Amino acid sequence: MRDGTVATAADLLDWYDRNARVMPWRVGPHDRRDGVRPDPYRVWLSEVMLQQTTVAAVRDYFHRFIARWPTVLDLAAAEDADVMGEWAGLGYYARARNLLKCARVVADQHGGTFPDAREGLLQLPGIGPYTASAIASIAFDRPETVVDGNVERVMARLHDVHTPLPRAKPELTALAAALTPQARPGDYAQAVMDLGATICTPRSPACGICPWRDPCLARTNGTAADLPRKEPKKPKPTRHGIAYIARRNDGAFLLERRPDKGLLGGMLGWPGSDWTDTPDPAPPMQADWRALPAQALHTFTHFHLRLTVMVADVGHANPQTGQFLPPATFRPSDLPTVMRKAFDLARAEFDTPPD
DNA sequence: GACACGTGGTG
DNA sequence: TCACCAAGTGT
Repeated sequence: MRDGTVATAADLLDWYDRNARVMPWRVGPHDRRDGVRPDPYRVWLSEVMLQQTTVAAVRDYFHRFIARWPTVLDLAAAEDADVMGEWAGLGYYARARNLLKCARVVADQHGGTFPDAREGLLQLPGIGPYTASAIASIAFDRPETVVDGNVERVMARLHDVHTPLPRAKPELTALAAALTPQARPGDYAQAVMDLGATICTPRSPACGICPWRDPCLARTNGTAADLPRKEPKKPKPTRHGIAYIARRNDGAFLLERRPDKGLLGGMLGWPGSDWTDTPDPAPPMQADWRALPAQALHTFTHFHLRLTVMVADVGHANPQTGQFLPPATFRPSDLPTVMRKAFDLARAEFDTPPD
């Protein structure tokens, strides 16, 4: 018998059994009951992709990675450029660099098998407190507590915590840990995150159909929509830059590999200036550069960028930086989004013959 | 603890 | 429109 005024894992699991979302990396509660366990490689890959990223954005990337690299050993043997290109557009590119590092550590030091507990997982590149707990619970059914943005929100509301994040994190973690069950921890971890993603949403939470509506203090107090509180964010400055897109007469484009550290690290991009208040021009070669009438506008995590795009048709020449990639080698989809925006503007220009 | 680090969807 | 938001990690 249950007391409706106390939130229990059992009530949430009952809801999850009826409402679990179908996702390509997930083993649903019914198959799990039949002893089916998810592939740790797929759990790891999906969890890394899902860091700060929506399910909708991840789905196609996940399928492409699994089709191209079905096992962690396949991924460990991949070329860096291929993995970075396949990740292009998903953002937070350090994840892709660490993904490869992690796959190679698992292949070289763990015999191709992921550690099956939180502490071992935490040692791996790109696996932090959240992801270690997620893999340990979902893939290995260990009773670890997952605390992501969903769980923070659910706990803040359930217990009506008004302390702003990130200061409230330890308290919310403790509250989440107190609810984590010994039975079905993998399903529970997914259930509490599903609840946050579908019912206990950031705006307009659907409290009326929530399995924890009765014990929820924020619902009682009418504060659900205002929680969790967060410290105010800094305003984003606007920076400016210049990108140079050179097309050779054989159709090859001049591109460069960005350094591993820093913004868009390890990704392909157009040569260009720094992105600053007032950038210095830095053309990669002498040519008849012409500026496009429109700029590429893009917003990163901490600044807005207005990118002036210069284009030129060039003959065979040695550029000061980067290398010409012929059409058979260059996929525009290998570019991070800001570089693809610049390319889209340039394509319209190249397709319009001069007067 | 603070900051760097992408992108697309949303109200 | 634009600020906010998303299954965070590394330094």
